Amino acid sequence: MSPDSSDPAAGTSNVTRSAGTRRKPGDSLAPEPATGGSGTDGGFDPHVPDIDYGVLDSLIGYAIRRAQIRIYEDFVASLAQWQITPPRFAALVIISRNPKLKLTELAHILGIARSGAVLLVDALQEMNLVARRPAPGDRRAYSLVLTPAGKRTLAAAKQAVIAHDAHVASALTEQEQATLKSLLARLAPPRPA
Amino acid sequence: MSPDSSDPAAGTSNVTRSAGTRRKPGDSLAPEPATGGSGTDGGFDPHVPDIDYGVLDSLIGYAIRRAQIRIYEDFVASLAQWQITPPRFAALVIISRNPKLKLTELAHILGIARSGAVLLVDALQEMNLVARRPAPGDRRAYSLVLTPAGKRTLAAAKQAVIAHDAHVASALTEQEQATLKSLLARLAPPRPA
DNA sequence: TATTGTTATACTCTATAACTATA
DNA sequence: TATAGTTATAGAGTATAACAATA
Repeated sequence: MSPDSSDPAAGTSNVTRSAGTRRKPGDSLAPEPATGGSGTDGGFDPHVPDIDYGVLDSLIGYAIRRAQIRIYEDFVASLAQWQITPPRFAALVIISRNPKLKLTELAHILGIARSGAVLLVDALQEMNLVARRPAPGDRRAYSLVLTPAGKRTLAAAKQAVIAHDAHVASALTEQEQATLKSLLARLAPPRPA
Repeated sequence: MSPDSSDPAAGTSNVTRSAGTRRKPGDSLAPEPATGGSGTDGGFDPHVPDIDYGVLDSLIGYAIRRAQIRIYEDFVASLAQWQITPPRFAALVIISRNPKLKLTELAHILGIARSGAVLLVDALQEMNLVARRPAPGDRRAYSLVLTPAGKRTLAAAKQAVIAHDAHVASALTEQEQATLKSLLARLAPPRPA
């Protein structure tokens, strides 16, 4: 599930794994600031001049995809100082609002595999934002909680996210924003399977 | 760039690389149909009962993310028979509508690195949908074109995508769909940098 | 026997850096 | 010197499968 991924933040947060810090093939040479510079520079520009986008321009799915890409970029930029990505932010919020949450439940809520939740929580724990407490009544499980630092960071990040969201929607009136959310919520009804 | 990725389609399209078809650690044992089954089964359910989503529920960015996830799932399911993912579909459309397109231009349009465009075109070429023609006037470059099979497949896939998009937006009236696209287009104005 | 958390492994996607052949 | 395409490599994210401890 969770086709989210949406992670250009890749090279942004090296917190999770320390992996191999090897170098490149030639290495020990000039950094070379990337010649062409296609999609590496500023931000994703959804519309290149003189290009015919065909059906893409008439698809709601494509419009949402483009919006999501730009919003994601802005989000990551806004929270870069804390190394908090969208999934990490979502995890922090969910943990803070739902006491005694277990790892498996978190995975279910976020729509990821349990193994993925382990890595996510590992990262947040290494950042000293989350802690695993023994779950009362079940010695297999943990209760996830925010550390004091986690609470402080979440409070600050939350303000940044709210500001980010306001920026993203700044071209819309209050009512338009409400309309947008309402329309989005009515999209993609679950498949009959 | 291109935080898109959005690829739950991971295990869906093995077309790109034939990689190693190895097995698992223990292997040679019962398949075990995944015990818990968090996000592996049906579709991503954005709202788990009895869970407090806090600020997430008030963010436009989160609403878009959720919509995008569900739409992505439906898209992949709709085009699974051709093994065409969103980026592949976008590439086919762009190539078909813009003659003599070069690989670097495609990369720029899609917002990915040139190296990524190479792999993408490699995959489409292996699927016999796209071909590299010598670019007139520049022996370094190629002109990307659709093969006859590519044209046929794109025509069919396009119908499927249009149907998919209609399904996704089926709960909205024509006017609501227009409103939605209009509002989305006004989101996330480029950053001052 | 089922479930919780964990680990090992594999795979996809994407990025950076360097190389080649042209320009 | 710069550009088009390519390749090698690294890294993030996610998934599946298996395991130990506990239920």
